[in-house]
Amino acid sequence: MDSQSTIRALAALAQEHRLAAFRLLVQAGPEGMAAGAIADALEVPASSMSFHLAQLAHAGLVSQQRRSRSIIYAADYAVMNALMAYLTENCCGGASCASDAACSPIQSAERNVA
Amino acid sequence: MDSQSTIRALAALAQEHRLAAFRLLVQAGPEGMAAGAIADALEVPASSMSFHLAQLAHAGLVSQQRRSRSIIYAADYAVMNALMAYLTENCCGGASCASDAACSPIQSAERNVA
DNA sequence: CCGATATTTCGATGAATATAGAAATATGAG
DNA sequence: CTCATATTTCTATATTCATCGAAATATCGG
Repeated sequence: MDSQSTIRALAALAQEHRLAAFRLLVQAGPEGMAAGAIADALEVPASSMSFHLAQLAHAGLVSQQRRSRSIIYAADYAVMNALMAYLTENCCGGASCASDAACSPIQSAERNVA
Repeated sequence: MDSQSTIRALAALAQEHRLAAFRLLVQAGPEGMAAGAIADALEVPASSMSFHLAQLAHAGLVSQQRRSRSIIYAADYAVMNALMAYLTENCCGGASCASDAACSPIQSAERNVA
């Protein structure tokens, strides 16, 4: 994952309706959801939702697949995991930051925000 | 972590110079770096970098601390981990998506992008 | 083919964001 | 107190983004 595609993915998620749509798809699982169902659930006009779904797809965060008259969207977890990996890459310059329990992407977020 | 703070964090990272600065701080570790050093490393004017660092700080992704004439910035890993947790929350509706090896935030990104 | 359904593309408008020089603020040294 | 250093705030401009109705495209049933 390079800088440009990372920015595209982050920008895609940094918007109210797109973040909501993505989370909805994450919860929907591999089955996915039709574009119309997503628009209905989030109470966003179809044309607006289409605009946002296109950006999520362009960023690779969701896949689209036509099924009859509907287009089914589904979350792609791999891209999001790649995102996280890119952000924490070469953490602490490779030094032993495990002592601080800071670099591990697995730990829960309990540290104080200074 | 709620929707608004998540969007703020994602938007903060979705910009070339801010993403580069954050990654630089992640690699710098707990020691952090002075604002001027970051601006020099990324070849961005000081006033522009200050604008970007303020946004990262407002999103909680970095902390700032004055040390003599310098202001030292350091990455806060907890917020980023909280970010990832929020995105994958209630994945697959809680069903057994482990069979698909899709929901785990730990796995490496090797699945095909459909 | 024709009508109904599902979704996308187009187009215009208003809002938010990035940029960088100049001026202002804060700290330390002599 | 004064000068030098480090960073931020101010200000203006150019670019990008979100919105949503209307029209266009694609698919299915009869």
